[in-house]
Formats: sequence, C-alpha cells, structure tokens
Amino acid sequence: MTNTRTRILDASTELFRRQGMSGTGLKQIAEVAKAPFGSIYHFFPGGKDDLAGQTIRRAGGEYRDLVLAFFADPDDLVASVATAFTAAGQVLEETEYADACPIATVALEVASTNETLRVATADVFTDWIEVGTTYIERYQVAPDVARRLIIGFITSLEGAFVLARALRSTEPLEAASRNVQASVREAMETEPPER
Amino acid sequence: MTNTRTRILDASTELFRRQGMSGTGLKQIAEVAKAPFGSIYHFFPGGKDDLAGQTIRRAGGEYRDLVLAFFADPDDLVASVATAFTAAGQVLEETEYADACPIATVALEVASTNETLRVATADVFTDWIEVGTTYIERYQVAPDVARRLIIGFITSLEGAFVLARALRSTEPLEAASRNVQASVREAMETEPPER
DNA sequence: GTCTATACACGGATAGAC
DNA sequence: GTCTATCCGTGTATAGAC
Repeated sequence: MTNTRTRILDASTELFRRQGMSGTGLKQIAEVAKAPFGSIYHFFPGGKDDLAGQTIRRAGGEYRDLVLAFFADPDDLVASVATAFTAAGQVLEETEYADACPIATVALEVASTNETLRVATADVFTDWIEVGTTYIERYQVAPDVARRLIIGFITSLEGAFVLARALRSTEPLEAASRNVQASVREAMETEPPER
Repeated sequence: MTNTRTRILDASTELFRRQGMSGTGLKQIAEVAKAPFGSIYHFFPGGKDDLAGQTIRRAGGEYRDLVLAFFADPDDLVASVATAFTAAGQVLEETEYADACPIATVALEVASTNETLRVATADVFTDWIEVGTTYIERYQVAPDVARRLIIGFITSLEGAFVLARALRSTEPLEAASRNVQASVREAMETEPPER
C-alpha cells in the first residue's frame, strides 16, 4: 500500500482528468484515495488549490515522460510521431476515452479564473516544450524548427483529445497525426516561405 | 433589450466558455443575464442540464459559422487556413485569452461524466466536420481528403487554444497554423503514402 | 411571465478526539 | 498522523405570491 499522500495525489489526478477540477469534490478524492478526509488538509494545508497545484505539476511531469518516450531514439521522426498518436489512440480505446491528457481539462477551467493554477499549467506546458525541443533537435533539426514542431505536435495531440473524447472516435487522432507528419516532412526538406 | 431567454443563453455561453460548466452556478448565470433566478427554470424546465444542452448547441452553431466563414471563397486554401488562425489569435489577445472555443471546456468536463451532454458536444463537432468538409471540397479536394483536412484544422485550433490560454501566448496558434498549412500543401500536390 | 423565499444537499474548510 | 463531526457558504431545485 502506497502512502496516504501519494494515494491522494493519484486520486485527484484521475478525477481531475475525467471530471475536471471544479467537478471534483475533496470528499470524493478522499473516498477514492481511501484516505480520511482530514488527511487532505494535513498533507495539503492550502486546501483544494494547494492539492490542485501539486496534482498539475506531478501529473504534468509524468505525462511528459510518457509522451516524449516516443521520441527517444532519433531515427525517423515521422515514424515517431505516427507511433505516438497511435499509442494515444490505443489508450483512449482501452479506457473508454477517459485517459487523455491529465491536465487539459483543468488548464481550460483555470485559464481565466485562477491565476496561480493557470501558471502551474503554463509551467507544465513550457516544460514539455523545452524538453521536447531538445528531443527533436537530435533528429538533426534546427532549434527554432524543433521548437515549432514540438509545439505543433502537442497542440495537435491536445486538440485531437478534445474531439476524440467527445466523438468517441480515434479519427481525430489520425487526422492530427497526418498534419504533424506533413509538417515534419516539409521541415525536413526545406523551410517553406513565411506566411 | 433582448428577451430573457436569450440573455440567459448569452450569459451561460460566456460563463461556460471562461469557467466551464461545473464551475458556473445558476445563480451567477441569472445575475449576469440580469434575469430573475426563477426564469431559468421557467425557460429551461430540465434545470442545469437542459440549459447546458441548449447552450452547447446554440454556441456550437454560431461558432461554426464564425470559423467556417474564413473558408467562404474557394481561392487559396493555405491562405484561408493562415487567416483563420491569425484571426483567432487576435480575438484571444483582445479578450485576455478568454474567448476561445465556447464548448471545448464543457466538452472535456462532460465527456466521461454526462452522456447526454457528451452527445450534445459530439453533435456539434460532427456538424462542424460535415459542413466543413463541403467547404473544403470547393477547393477542388476529394471528399475523404477534405474531411481529413477539416478535422485536422479543427483539432489543431482546439489544441492551440488549450496551450495559448494557459501560456498566454499566440505561439501555439502559429505552430498549429504551420502544421495545417503543410498538410494542405501536401494534400494538394499528391497524396503521401499511408502510415 | 416575473420575482422572492426557501428547502435540502453538497461544497470547502476547521476543530479536536484518539 | 488518523479519523470524525461539524460549521458555514453555495449549489440546485422548488413553491408560490404577484
């Protein structure tokens, strides 16, 4: 049995991912975590926002490792992209379209309502972009192009999750995958004119 | 002064877009709408879910018209895409990154928690895709390619909104725009091999 | 059709026994 | 450090006067 603090974070991560933050009560988190209600305030004295901030940062870090693992060996970037999207689709199908990005729902909820939590989500995305850029550079891509490609990859994945979860279909993931692949191919050949 | 029912829907649309559905109370909606609380149940007897369903469908229809207007004259598809993303970025900057897609936050919130509302969001996205496909076809694109391109466009836009709102930057919109443009260019030349 | 008052459950938060 | 009881505000929903 893991410790109480970890179980609470596991529970909040899962519930935030499926229901969002304002749709999830602290009592429900305690219940799912099999932890006494008071433990939440013992480990997270700042209450719900405190817990949410740590949930965002921890889940964000783990999800980054999960996704960027597909770019581990710098062989064929187009193939890496395709594999990443296919894997994401498989997870969605296996979890009845519940397990997509763990912070996207919360990110949209807090973007205009809670500045400290908005910054927490921004820090996560910034981290993904910065670390992701170094990964893409290893495929022999210039830094600014690598940055643009990883941002395009993340945005495509996030957007595809929105449509896929609503439609209960992996078709958006396939279309998004194609977009990113095309962008990579184009960048690999020669940079197209600025628009 | 518009009628009460319309003001209520206007208020719920704006609040859902910025705070999500579970983060918005009916009392707050009545307040913003300058409507008596009881009017909500007068016009939406099914309560919050009733109001949410109608909010999703109305806002979804309006936003479709707003976005697809950029594909009105079938000239240069790449240019149309670029203009659409640029315009979306301007709206974000003008509204302090609040006015993005009016249904995305709600879509993620209800995807795994409320089946009837999930279907409402799915109906909206399906409508965007179907109508959008007919728009893209007018650029001399085969139906299946047109469908893939409009899905790729919508997913890129939605994903870029997630990152842009969190980061308070339009950089994700630019990267997403490039992805879609590359995909369009590639489709216009000759179809690349299946992946 | 407009508006107020209120019932009842659930939300976050806290106190304090053990 | 664990766990329960409880406070108080807010949330949804309803009743009913006007």
